[in-house]
Amino acid sequence: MPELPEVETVKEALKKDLLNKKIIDINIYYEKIIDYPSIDEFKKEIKNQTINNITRRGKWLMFELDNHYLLSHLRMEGKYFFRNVNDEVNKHEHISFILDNNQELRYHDTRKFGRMYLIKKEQIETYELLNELGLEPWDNNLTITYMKEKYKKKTLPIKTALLDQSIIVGIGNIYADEILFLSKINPLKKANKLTNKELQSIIDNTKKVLEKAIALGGTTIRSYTSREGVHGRFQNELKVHSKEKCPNCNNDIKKIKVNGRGTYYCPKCQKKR
DNA sequence: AGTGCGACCCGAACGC
DNA sequence: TGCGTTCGGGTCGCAC
Repeated sequence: MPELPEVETVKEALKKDLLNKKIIDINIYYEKIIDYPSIDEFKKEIKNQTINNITRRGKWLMFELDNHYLLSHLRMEGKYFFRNVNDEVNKHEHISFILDNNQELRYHDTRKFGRMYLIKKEQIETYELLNELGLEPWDNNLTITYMKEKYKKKTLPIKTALLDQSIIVGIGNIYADEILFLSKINPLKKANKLTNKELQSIIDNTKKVLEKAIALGGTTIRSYTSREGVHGRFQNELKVHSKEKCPNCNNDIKKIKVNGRGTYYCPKCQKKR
């Protein structure tokens, strides 16, 4: 999916048009997007609720309704578009929220990986999907001590550990490469072998990379745009992901697979030890 | 308990 | 132009 900066960008864009709009009806064209509750309950419950606020937790979008939270995870390619009622439904538009202003909020997802949940407000505090999430990158509890504790039994590559949403939320495949490049850490180094200095560097660079990406509206690679017509500008800032030459030493960037994910790094600047 | 890998989907990019 | 293959900004479930 879009990573944290993209979700943040989408959230802010949606807030401009969606706050205080009421969902008067819903059309569901591909049912698997709705993971909980049943389709019938989802349809029945969401009707006539107003969108009071939109927030983000990790890569989750949270629409605060009257009685529920609508949780939406965009996974790889989920997007939201506004359309007029009666506009033709695109083949990749799977859910349509009909609003009280003659507009529809359409959920578009080419690969159909995204998921939605409608959770009662009184249950949101204990909802496991959210409770299993780790710290936001800017949480004051994100310290070397915290990282050491979480990584102490992890023998997997640091690149893989950075993608673990139960430790730090919001980092995806691209920003993980960028964070490791700035921290001068080899993506294959085992998470439990990192020094205090390296852990601090990861913490600092995580904030730095994500903050800058948010400021620039995220990254656009291939098909992803945060909203129709909104293209992130962070792709101009990428140092290593999808690059061929290292901006520090001009060495060739190496592309490998780590846990099945395309991973870019500079063998010279990011030595294993 | 921690790790590795296939599955879920589809279209774009690539190789021939 | 056409056809087959590979790949991907994410996460879950299963086997070991």
